Amino acid sequence: MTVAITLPDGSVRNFDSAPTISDIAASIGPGLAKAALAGRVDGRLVDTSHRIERDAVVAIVTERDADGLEVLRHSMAHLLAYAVKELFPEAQVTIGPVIESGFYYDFSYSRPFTPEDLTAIEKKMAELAKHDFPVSREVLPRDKAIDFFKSIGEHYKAEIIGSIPAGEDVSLYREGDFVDLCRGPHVPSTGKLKVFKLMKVAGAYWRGDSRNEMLQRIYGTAWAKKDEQDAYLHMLEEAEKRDHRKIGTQLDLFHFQEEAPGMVFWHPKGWAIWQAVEQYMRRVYRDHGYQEVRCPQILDRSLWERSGHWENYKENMFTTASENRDYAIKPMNCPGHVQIFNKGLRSYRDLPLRYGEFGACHRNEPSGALHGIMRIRAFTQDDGHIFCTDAQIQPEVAKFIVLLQGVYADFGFGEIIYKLSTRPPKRVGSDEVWDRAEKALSDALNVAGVDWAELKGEGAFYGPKIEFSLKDSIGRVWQCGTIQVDFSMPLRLGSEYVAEDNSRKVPVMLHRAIVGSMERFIGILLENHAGALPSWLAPVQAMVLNISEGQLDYTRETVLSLRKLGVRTEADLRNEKITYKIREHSMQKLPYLLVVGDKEKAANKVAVRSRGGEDLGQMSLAEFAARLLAEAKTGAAA
RNA sequence: GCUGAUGUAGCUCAGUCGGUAGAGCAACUGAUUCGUAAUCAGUAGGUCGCCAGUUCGAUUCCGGCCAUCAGCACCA
Repeated sequence: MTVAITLPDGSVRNFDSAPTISDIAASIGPGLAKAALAGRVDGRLVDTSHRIERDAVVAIVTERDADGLEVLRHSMAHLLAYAVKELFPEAQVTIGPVIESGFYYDFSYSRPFTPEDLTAIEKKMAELAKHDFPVSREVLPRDKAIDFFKSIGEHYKAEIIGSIPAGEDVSLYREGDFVDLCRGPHVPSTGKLKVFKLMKVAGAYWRGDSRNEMLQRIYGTAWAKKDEQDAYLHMLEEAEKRDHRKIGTQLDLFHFQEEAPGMVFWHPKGWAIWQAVEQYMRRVYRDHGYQEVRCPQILDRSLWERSGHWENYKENMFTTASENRDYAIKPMNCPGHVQIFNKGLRSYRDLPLRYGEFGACHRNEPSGALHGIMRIRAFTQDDGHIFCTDAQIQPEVAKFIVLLQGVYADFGFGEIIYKLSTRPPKRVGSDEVWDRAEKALSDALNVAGVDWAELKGEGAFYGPKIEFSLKDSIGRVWQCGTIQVDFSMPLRLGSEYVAEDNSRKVPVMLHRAIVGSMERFIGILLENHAGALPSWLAPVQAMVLNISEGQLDYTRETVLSLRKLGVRTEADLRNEKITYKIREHSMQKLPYLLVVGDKEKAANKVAVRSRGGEDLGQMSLAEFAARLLAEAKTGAAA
């Protein structure tokens, strides 16, 4: 028997008997044999010990391969579990997957692991890796595997295998004294596991359900090369400096205090950023067919009962009462907008009818969910609702996606993450209605030609939604924009319009937001720009600095003139050296510093220094204002 | 909400094995009048997160609570 192996470069090697991945690697060269972590057979990832019985296309996977790194990290998780079992034999293993930049493993143990434990575990891992234990694969029938794990006291593992269909075989991996259930593949021996670092311990619920026991999760990072890990750790350090909470304090933008958890105190400069964003978004409303409205902050509880929010979210709603009436502080704006739609008889000719609001909402978020200005209890949405017909859904959604992309580009965001969330278990409306809504959204995403993922069961109770997410400085993903199809609320709240045939019909409602929460969006904005906002968003666009007392009056006049030209500007008249002022305002990340000395005073100009430290020379005030205007964004005008 | 950690001056942090606290920067005052990332000197600033307990005495030890941070769960 001959087995023909086709390699990635197209060459074919013939073997007299079925070769393993290791055999193939060795036949190519000893260097590759040593570097081999796994193999890819007809596209399927396998161990180096995997034997190939028939002709196939084979690639040797090394640490240079993205799959190789994944195998490495997965084996790291096993090494971690091995070390924990050595040090804490009573601990039970559960699951240990690969994640971006590393791996984690969840353990059940009588107490939480401490930072000292972590150090000891890391040391033990290095020790076990050094032993270079071979990693071997065994296959057992499902029921035998269950019995085996029960016999060694690993009840969580037994439970996991129990959810695999009966009659199937499962694979186990053994290294030294440690055996774990795993699909694999894994590195051939623990000696390959060299570059790793345990990062943190945290609690995590068994099977991701808060009703279950809380396990102890250990996170680690792992890399093919030491310098890659160093670069990653350095990147993390740098990213932490861009944390919006730090920038908020450093640039005096906002603060929090204990009396108002999850609620922001906006300082003058932070509010100036807010205003820049809001004014921009107001132009977006105006230029894209939205009418801006404003609704009450609290509404009678009965309205929330009719809309369905009370039933679904009453635990997370703030309430208040007066004269024997119960109210809820609005957690969202849609029921208000429906009331405006309902006032008066609407015709099909009025549709699509678009309302927009900068709506302040309050939600009693769980304390553990709060995070800077990204996740708070009092926030403002750029909330819009489009009342339309069935036929108008798709064009409206498609138009919205284009508009959102334009807005995000104006704010400097390149990478948008698109997700479609479909029907949840707890919902209102018939399946037929959900089918239509989900199709409308997925079709619109396909028309937009973007990559998108489906989140099954993650939709709102009244309809499916597209989520548009952005990443913060350390790569955490935050939902910002959204568009949702709602066939339910207009019906529940009694909306209707007169159709062409003079019959009464219920409109479809699209809920949509571009920035989502103003607070979250500003937080992401700050992190993405590391606090150095583009001039059109900067709270202070230019600081005028006098060199000495001789220019005090000229400096004051300059500020007043620039303000008349629409420039957000301040003066620093302190009796300090110009170098001192420049250093200070550079650290405040101002886009422009305008230096005025005797020369500028005589010429009636300012000396312009840009944020990068570049000297742009002298300019008249009008020239400088024109420069700023050219840098402004006008609102994704189509 | 859950697990763990943290909370000291406006900011960043040190410190007290129980005897009511300190630095740098910022602020304020004075001197200096200076050309593109830190001029010098002085002054002032803190219920050591909050509430109880132990103690002659608590910022420090114990308990409870609040807030923040990391992760989980949640996110209309």
